[in-house]
Amino acid sequence: MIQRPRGTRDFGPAEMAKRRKVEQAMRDACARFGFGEVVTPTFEHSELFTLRSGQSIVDEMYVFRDKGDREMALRPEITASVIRFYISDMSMHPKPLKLFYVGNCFRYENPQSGRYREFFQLGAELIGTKTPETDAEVVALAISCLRGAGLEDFLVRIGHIGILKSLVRKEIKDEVVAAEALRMIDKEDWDSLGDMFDAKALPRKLFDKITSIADIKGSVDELNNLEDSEPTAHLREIFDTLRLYGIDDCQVDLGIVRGLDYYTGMVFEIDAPRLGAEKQVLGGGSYTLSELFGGEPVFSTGFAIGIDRVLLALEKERPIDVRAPLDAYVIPAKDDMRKYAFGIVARLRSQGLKADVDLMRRTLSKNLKYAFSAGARFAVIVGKEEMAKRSVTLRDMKTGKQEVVQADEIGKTILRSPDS
RNA sequence: GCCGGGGUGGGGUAGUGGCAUCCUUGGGGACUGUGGAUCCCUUGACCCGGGUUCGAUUCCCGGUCCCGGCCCCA
Repeated sequence: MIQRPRGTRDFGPAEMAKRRKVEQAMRDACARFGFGEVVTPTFEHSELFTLRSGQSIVDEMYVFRDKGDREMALRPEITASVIRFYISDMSMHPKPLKLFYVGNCFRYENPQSGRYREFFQLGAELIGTKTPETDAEVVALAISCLRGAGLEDFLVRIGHIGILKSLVRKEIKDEVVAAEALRMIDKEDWDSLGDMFDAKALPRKLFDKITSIADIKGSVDELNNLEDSEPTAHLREIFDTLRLYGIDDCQVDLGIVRGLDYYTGMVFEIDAPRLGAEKQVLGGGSYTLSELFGGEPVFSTGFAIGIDRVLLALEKERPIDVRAPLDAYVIPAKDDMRKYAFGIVARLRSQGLKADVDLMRRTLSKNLKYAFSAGARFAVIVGKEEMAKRSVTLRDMKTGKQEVVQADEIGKTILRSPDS
């Protein structure tokens, strides 16, 4: 037997009902914020991703040569594709440009809880502006997606890369050393940074300042411990705008430094504390396209949500309930009622109900059992006596209550019942 | 890449160096139209490869996959 590849999953109908429900809630949030959906290819020239994220990521990508000897990669993320799409076809669109996407991504990693080799992301990019209210808008959308999905327990942390970046560039004149220092900060490798400070005889005071800034976490008032600068003012404005949106439980976290050569300003992460080691469900920030592909600077802010982790976090809070897979299951009581049953099920379907009918010529008893296990809300029993009066017996599978209704009224009766 | 714990029918399990247990699910039948029952029949499993052995599902080694963690996380 051929096994499913490591780190991939099959999703059955019950699971997909939950996934689609959650995904749809997040799409709705994007639409409410005026974002339009885009779809980009599942594979791209691998260069697209190495340009954005560096050569080192090749190890963790699914890279292959196609029959034309082009080096391709299954997308490890979708932002790069959206940027490519924007530059090639949408750069003349009115700004701001609001785009979102949903899709599968691939990374060659070791699977564990909330980490798969094929996983699903929903993300949004707001292109063409860099105001604090732009960043706030994106954070607000991120929160709306999670709230819309039903998630309650999560923590939003917002930082600003410019604070550490400008400090290092200002205080360390040697550009090579400064870049090296930033790389270590990016990895949060404080030991190596300290060693380098010793080796290069850089001031200990600066090292302490860097680590203390990276340590700033908590309410927005923590910013008062820093000297005012453009980045701190920007951060404050983001928090102010979020408050106007009714969002006041975000934290400042200047320790968010990952992706330093990519992000340029505000960065943010959202964790679901109930998850284990892999508790980050969302990450994002602002960046400039020009630094990736050259050309005119275009400012953007975006984020990506790990849909799989949102699902996991949701189910740790409470079961995800979905609509019954079937509204009605039509059962002929006897064989000579079968033909009549098809007319009934066809009418129910044309009324937009999820309706099914016995295809296995089973007995009434076995059909009732099937209707129950198939999750039907109602059994529509078609019998001789009812048929004579152009009616059916409608059985509520939850309560067991039955009533005789006119054939024309079945759909209406079901739609009137609770849970419709 | 590394570490730990696991793989017995579709799901859940028992167990053993020699016939693989039970429950559930699936399919069929009986039962004159409510039996979502009951009874009967039936499909279906020891992850893969090598070793030890007369004989391995069981013991040993390797692999693979799953679960969790480290590293990493664009």
